Amino acid sequence: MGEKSIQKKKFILEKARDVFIEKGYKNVTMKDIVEACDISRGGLYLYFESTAQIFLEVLHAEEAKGSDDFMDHIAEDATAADILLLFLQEQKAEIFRKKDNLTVATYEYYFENKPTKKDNILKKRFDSSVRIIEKLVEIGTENGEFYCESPAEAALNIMYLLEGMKISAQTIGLTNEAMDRQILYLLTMLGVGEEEME
Amino acid sequence: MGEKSIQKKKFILEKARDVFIEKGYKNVTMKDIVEACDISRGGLYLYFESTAQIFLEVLHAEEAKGSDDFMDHIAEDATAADILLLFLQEQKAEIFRKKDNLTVATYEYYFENKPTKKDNILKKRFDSSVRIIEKLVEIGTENGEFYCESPAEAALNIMYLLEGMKISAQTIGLTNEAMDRQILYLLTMLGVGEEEME
Amino acid sequence: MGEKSIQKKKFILEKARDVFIEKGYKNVTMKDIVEACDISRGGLYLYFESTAQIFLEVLHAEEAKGSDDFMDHIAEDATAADILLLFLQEQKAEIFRKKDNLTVATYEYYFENKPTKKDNILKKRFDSSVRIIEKLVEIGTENGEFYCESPAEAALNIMYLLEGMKISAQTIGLTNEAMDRQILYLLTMLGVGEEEME
Amino acid sequence: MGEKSIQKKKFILEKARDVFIEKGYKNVTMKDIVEACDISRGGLYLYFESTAQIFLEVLHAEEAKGSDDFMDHIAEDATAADILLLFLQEQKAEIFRKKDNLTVATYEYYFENKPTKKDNILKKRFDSSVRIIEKLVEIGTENGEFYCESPAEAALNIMYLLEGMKISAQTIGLTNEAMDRQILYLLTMLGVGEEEME
DNA sequence: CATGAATGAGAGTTCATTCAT
DNA sequence: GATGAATGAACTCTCATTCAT
Repeated sequence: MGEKSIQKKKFILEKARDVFIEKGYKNVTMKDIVEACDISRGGLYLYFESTAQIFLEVLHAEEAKGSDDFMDHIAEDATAADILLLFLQEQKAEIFRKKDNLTVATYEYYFENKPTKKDNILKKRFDSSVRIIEKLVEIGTENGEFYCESPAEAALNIMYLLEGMKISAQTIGLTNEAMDRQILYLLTMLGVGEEEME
Repeated sequence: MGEKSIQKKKFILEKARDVFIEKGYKNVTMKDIVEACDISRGGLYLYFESTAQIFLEVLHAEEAKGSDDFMDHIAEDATAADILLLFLQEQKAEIFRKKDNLTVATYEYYFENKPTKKDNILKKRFDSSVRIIEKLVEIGTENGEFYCESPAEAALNIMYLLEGMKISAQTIGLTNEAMDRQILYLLTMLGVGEEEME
Repeated sequence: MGEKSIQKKKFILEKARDVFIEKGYKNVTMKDIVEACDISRGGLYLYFESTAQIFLEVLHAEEAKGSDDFMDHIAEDATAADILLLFLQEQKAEIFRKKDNLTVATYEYYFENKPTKKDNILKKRFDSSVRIIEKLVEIGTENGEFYCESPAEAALNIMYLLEGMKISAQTIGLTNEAMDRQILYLLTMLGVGEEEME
Repeated sequence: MGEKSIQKKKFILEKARDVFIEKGYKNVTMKDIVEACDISRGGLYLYFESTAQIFLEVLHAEEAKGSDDFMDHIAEDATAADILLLFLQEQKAEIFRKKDNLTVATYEYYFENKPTKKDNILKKRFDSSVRIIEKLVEIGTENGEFYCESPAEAALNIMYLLEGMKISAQTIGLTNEAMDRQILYLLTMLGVGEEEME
């Protein structure tokens, strides 16, 4: 596959991404993508053979894009609490982002494709976040910012909580304030005094 | 609609429930249900006009069934912690139940139907659970079983956590042990001493 | 068939008539009629076996109703021109009647059922009108009201003209004024001086 | 849409035309047309989305075909009466044409689609004919061939008469002779002496 | 590589008609 | 007589997928 082909594939993936954001996963047909890309029906099949494959590649691209390695963007003098708060704010932003949200499509995809752990991007992303948080809590506990006896469980707890709010936002609704309160509650549980927040 | 019709409708809803459990929501066609019920194509339309309607009624029936009013089944001398644990165990059982699980179908349904709060069974169920937990935490705090400064937030926290584990079970996987550890963590956060559990 | 049955049949025909007026002939289903009558599906089949049969009987009933023998309602001292004008006004009223118009249904019915002349109510009605007009023109010509060399052709001419306006009203549109002018033109052709009209 | 597509569309319209002639408008299904064209079910939808659209295009094509501009085919030395007679003969031919008659389908179509005047081909055709006849009668009156005080009304009269005979041919029946007599009557009314005809 | 016409399977839906009660 | 549940044929419409150009 030449350079041109690679460009074309990228182009299709970008357009397809928009479609998945708009319609979720199951509602998307090859026709939808063909139309979004303004290419021929047969043309699409030269690059992809199903919406499943396209979606998976969209997800991979997303992954690559997203890994601007969170850890690297932290200020030198940031405390563990600062970083954790930053992480939570970022998650919140993602949850409330309207026009750039693959959440529904992703869930729909994994509802019918529960691949082995290795291929499961969702799981990889989840686990990676858990590790980051765990590390943060450990560090924070060591230097007295937090109080936590089990950083591993705390990290998982935070991630499941975030997952819960993410899915709630898509089904039963979630307000900005409700999420803020949960973030506050969570930090309080870690022993962060209110005077230390703002 | 006579008594017989009502029976038939119930029968269809039961069969349809099985189909939704097996295939989720979006994958189910009127034909699937017709075949599961072993009735004629036109026959189904005498009772329901779409899979959406059928699913909603399945959900309502589920609701009615489920409301064996949890509160009533509590032992006289049960402590708040006992009851909370009971509730969490029940949620765990539901999450790990293989052959009786409408979770995926329900999420799929609400992904494309985000009705007003009134119609949203998912939200009703969620809110009702929040209220129960909140009450438990309040009582437990009053009599010294728990330590909690904000029962309302704690209740929401528990419910979002459960939601997070529920969706995780369907996407990235969730082990029995992982859930147990989260339950333990949660109780610990409420200040329940380990000696008091087992 | 007992008295009660006859009443029921009449009832059905009345309701069915409304349906045909509203929807034409081809668009009407047995279901429509069943619903309009608020009887059971099977019940309708006890009396009629198809919409075609029902429509035909509606048409027969119409015929019976309509034959209040036009000729009898004429004033003693009415001139031929008076009577002809009366007839034309009546035809006009029928054409412009909105809520009581079986025209479309009737045409639709005869488009797919071109029965022998004997059964053709439309033809019977047409021929009967032709005879009446012919007689009128003859009488009018004899007593000098009209000038007409061929009353038979004139009568047919008038009837075809009316048919043309009737169908036009249902397809390309026909205004009240346009019809008035045609009536005027027609009388003029019969040599009725304008001073004699108003 | 390429040249080939245009050809295919034309082909479908031709076949569909035959179907409409044979079965009228309301009785025709997409399946009928698919079978007449010997194409696939889905194939037809590439070109048309409903029988209504197909019929309308058939009618438009008919219109285009029919506009061999009647006016142009008139002999140099033809009198107004000659031309009018020619027109009437042509109408008669159309009415009695068995195997090439869209009359019924057209009426059925306009029974359920009464679009604005602009889209109403039937009305356009009617009005255009009225104008032609009016002109003819005017000219004929000027040069003494006809006697007519109101060419506009006379033209309308002729057209409504033709409409009446057209619909009668499809419902109550119309003989060749009956139509001939009406044509004769009509010319007589315009003051054309019998010696001047045939 | 790329096109887009063509196919045919299959989902949704409606109705005339029957038949056990 | 009367009911209305049940059937199955028929129709509309959409898509994934192929293939000649």
